[in-house]
Parts: sequence; C-alpha cells; structure tokens
Amino acid sequence: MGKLREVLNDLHGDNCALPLALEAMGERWSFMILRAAFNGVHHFEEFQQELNIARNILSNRLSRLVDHGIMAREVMAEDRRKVRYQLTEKGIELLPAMIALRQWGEKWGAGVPSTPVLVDARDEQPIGPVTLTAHDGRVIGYKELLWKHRSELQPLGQARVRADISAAPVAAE
Amino acid sequence: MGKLREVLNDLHGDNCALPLALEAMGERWSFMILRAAFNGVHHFEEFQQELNIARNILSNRLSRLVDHGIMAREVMAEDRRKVRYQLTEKGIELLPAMIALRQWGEKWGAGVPSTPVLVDARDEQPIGPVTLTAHDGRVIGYKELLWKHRSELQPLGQARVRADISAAPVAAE
DNA sequence: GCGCTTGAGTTGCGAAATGCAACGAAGACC
DNA sequence: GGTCTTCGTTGCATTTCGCAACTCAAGCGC
Repeated sequence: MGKLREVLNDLHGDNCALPLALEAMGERWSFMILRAAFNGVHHFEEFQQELNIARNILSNRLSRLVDHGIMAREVMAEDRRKVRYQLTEKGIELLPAMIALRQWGEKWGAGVPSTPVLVDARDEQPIGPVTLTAHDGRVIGYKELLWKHRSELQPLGQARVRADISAAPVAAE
Repeated sequence: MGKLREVLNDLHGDNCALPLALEAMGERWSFMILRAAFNGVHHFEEFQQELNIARNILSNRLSRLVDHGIMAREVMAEDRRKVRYQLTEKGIELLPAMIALRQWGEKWGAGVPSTPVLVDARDEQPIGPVTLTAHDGRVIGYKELLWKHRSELQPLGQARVRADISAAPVAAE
C-alpha cells in the first residue's frame, strides 16, 4: 500500500481521484468480490466457494471493502454464526465502472458472452454499452474530447447559466 | 497470476468477461499508466517521473500492456534510443471504465476535484457522469435492473422485433 | 575516433502481498 | 455433551513489489 498511495495526490501538479478509487478497488480480488455481491452472494462461505479464493485473502478483502464503506458487515440475528455482507450505496455505485470493464472484456476478449446479463427490468432487454456523454446526455466519442485543466474551463461553472447571471448585474448598473 | 486466471471462466456455471478485463488491467499500476497515456505521456522516462514507479515494474507493466494489445510499442525513427508507447484502439476503449472509476473516486473520496477534466470539444463543457443506459439510451438506475441468465432472455434477440416476427406466422396460419 | 550524456531497460536483494492447508472458536442442533 | 456450521486466524512457501545500482546501445560534441 505504500508507493501507490504516496503518489495519490500529485501527478506533476495534476489531481486525480483515480488513485483513490484504485486504493479501494485496485486489489486483485476486489472486483470479483463485488461482482459476486451484485449477483446476490452475501456470506463468507458463498464467496469462498464461488470465487475459489484463499480464505485468509477473502477475509482480508472483505474487511477492507467494509473499511472503505463499499460493503456493510452485519451479524445475522436468527443465526449469529452467520455474517451478511451487503453492498452499500457507495458499493452499488461502482456498478457502471464494473460493467464498463466487463463490456470491454466482452468486446476484446475471445468473444465470451457474459452471463448473467444485466437487463432493463421494464422490458427485459439487455442494457446498452457504457459510454461517455456530454453534459446534455449526447454520446460522445474519444476524438470529440479534450483534457482541460480546471483553470481553463469556461469562466466558472456552466457557461450558459453563468453568462445569464453575469449579464444581469452589468445591465443593472 | 495463478489463481485468478484459473477461475476466469467459470463462476458456478456463470461466464464473465470481467476476469478477462482484470487479467489485463487488474494489476497495481495498470490504470495509472493508462491515465498517464491518455494525458499524452508516451516515453518510458516520462512515465517513470510522472508516476514515481519503480523502473522494473514500469518496464514489466508496459510490456504486459503491449502484450495485451492495449498499448503499442514503437522505436522512434529519428532517435532510435527512444521508444514511443501509444494507446491502441483497444486501449482507448478503456476510457469509459477509467472515467467511471475516477468519477466514483471523486464522488466518494474526500471531495478531490480531479484535474485535468475531460470536456466536450464542441462546447468545452465537462462531460456528464458515466451511467448505465437501456437499449434505447435512457439512463437507468440500479433498482430498475435485473440479472438474467442468457437462456431466460426474451426468446431470442430484441423482444419487440421478435414479437412482431413470431406474431406473423400465427396470424398467417 | 573518444569521452559524455540520454533513453530504456535489467539485475540483485529485502519487504510485502498472495496462496495453501491446517487449526480455532463461537453458535446452532440433537 | 458431542457434532456440525460458519467465519475466520495462523504458519509457512511462493510470488510480486520496490529500491538502488548497473548495463548497454544510440546520439552528441569535438
């Protein structure tokens, strides 16, 4: 955990939340555990058999996920031997990242059709590909993108709104 | 590399491309290197200084990314000491996954505003959050989703189209 | 040519993470 | 009380990571 964290907050003057995400999810089994959790796995033994992961590692990974607030640990009332691991909202919000990874693997791997498939509950159609979108929701490709430093963004906040606001006082003077 | 790969292709009868993606990108520095690459870093020494990563690890990670077809290695013609590492299309298509992770880190980390920011080249507005969408592009939340086995999907292909097709013969009879 | 620098790695070795198998301990079950 | 479950922990071998020093080919100044 040493090196990576040290570098977390400065990348030649850049700032990035990516290392922060990686500190929580960058370890070998984290995403696999997350996936199992999304598939309804809740207990230690279930994870262990499903993933074929060493028990000590699983124990460690689950603790870490709990520490990071990605999963919640709860001793069950009706059988106090059992512990239930449940995704928190913070954990659930990793779904787009996980699905993006999975779709990438599907596209570029050896044509493995992943199962189970995530479908829209309304019509049971598989979901679409995870994409980047402009602020108005329009899908946007890599070539239509620029990396900008925060300082060189539109004067402050959303350009259009901002223009309206700043125009008002001038008119009032 | 042992355990994880063994389990890659069967998760109690499930199939998943996620482990495949993780095999390529699941190692400690892979995403950080990818991020640097997206930010215009191309040479060994640049990666090394930018990331403060050990040279042997960097060497190893770059080779592996090249092996996986995520980056391309090219010895430069005008100075044959220099090697240029360039993202391939396969690498570029990891952008949604990377941004999803980064946005998650931004949201749940200690309010770190990431820089540089990805903006729409057209209006220089920051891009929107990476989301899951239904097949028709409508944004879809976790609670509106179901996990379905491939076998229990709508009879085959798209439901609506399928319904039309299957209705026709019946009417014809 | 000859020393000097630069770019891209490699090597050796200690520290940390991972994997395996066996063990422990509390709670349920009869 | 004895046994079975569930969730871990412990000890030890293997693998990966991290650091610093070293190699080695290619350009550069003269």
